[in-house]
Amino acid sequence: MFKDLDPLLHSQLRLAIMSLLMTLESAEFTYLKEKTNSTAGNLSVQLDKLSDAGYIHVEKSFKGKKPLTTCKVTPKGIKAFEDYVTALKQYINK
Amino acid sequence: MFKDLDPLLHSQLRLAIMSLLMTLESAEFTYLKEKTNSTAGNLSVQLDKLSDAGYIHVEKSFKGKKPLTTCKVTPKGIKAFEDYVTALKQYINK
DNA sequence: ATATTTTGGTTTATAATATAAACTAGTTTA
DNA sequence: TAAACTAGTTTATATTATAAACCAAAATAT
Repeated sequence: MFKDLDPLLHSQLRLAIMSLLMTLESAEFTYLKEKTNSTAGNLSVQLDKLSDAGYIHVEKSFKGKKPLTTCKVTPKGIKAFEDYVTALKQYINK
Repeated sequence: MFKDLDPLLHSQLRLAIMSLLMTLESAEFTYLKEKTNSTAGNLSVQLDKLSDAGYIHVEKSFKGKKPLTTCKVTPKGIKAFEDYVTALKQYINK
């Protein structure tokens, strides 16, 4: 009846992150922090989880002298997001 | 940017319960248990939470000699569900 | 009749999760 | 050169989801 909702995506902050990344070529840590209204700590943890799952790719470099963390959704992440949306629609489309 | 998702509804089991109740006049405990594939314990706890929030009304009676728990969504619950769906669409409609 | 299992739940213990607070390392500004 | 800011990470805490353990009554089997 109801398909399971991927617990990795069924989390407000991780969903917001993925939602943003689905529409962008890539996004910086500070951009995601601002757009999702999250604390740096929370964002850092959730990015790690998405990265560990292989849903996003995180690259650490430098912009001038400052650290720069850049995130990009992976094909696996895109598939997971799409599947999640499909599953979710069973719950909300009545 | 992203509206908050009502944490009471952003839970797989509670969302499934509400989803069912949105389309039914009312539903029995055993029916919800079967349709949501949940354990009785988990279902009982989540129904209490929805009830405490005023999202559903729970009535305990008897069917013959057996206990019967009947659930119904309230106007407040309908509103909350609709608001949740609206908010959620910001995350998934791209 | 009386154990035994089943039904319809509730209560409680545990494990997982989300989140912010505390921290780090380097950089800019006063 | 001290203070404050940037860009994060690590860790502690509080919340949450979930199943296990439990309960009372009813149905079934012996």
